[in-house]
Amino acid sequence: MMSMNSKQPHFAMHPTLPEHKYPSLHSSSEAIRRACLPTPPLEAFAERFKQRRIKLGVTQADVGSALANLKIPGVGSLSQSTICRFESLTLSHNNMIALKPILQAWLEEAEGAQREKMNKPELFNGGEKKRKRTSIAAPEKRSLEAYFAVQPRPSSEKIAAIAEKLDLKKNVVRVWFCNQRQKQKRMKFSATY
DNA sequence: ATGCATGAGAA
DNA sequence: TCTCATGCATA
Repeated sequence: MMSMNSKQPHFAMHPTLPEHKYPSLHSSSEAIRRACLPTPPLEAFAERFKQRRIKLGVTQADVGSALANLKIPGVGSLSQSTICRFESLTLSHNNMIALKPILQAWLEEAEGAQREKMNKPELFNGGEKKRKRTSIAAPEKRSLEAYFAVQPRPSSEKIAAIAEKLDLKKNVVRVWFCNQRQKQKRMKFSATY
């Protein structure tokens, strides 16, 4: 049939970077690169992946667990979170590059097996050990964001001071800053504003 | 879909 | 200690 999906300007540039170790003195070139990057075919793949996945009637969680059946050395199952983030491009560029071939392999495998397969639901139980998630209130979050704006990498002492002012555990504050930095490195931001 | 968290590995 | 890939819990 014909494809009615043609909305890709596609500048054919290779998205591959020499996989820099990791910058101990990194500049803000990452932000600049992100802002200038044309449109690597990665975005198109992620979108098509999602469409085809849905067409197969498979959930993000299903994909994650199904990866283990591919028996690819060094590749086990992944969570719903990760599949979701891949589809929405909210992973780091390198992470996207690494996951793409794996998900592509699964997709082709699943589309091929679809015509002769059925489902094999696996329900598991055992239930215990519920981890609890800290919830930082809005006012505190706003303060943290303000601190982050002026100093994304506060010293241990500074973190302790912030923690005390906001009445939060030091570790909670430390992790918050780590996660905040990580978010800045995603391919796409939530951009909810 | 996303917030907070963990753990392995680098520096 | 930090980064980075990843996930449980939850909105």
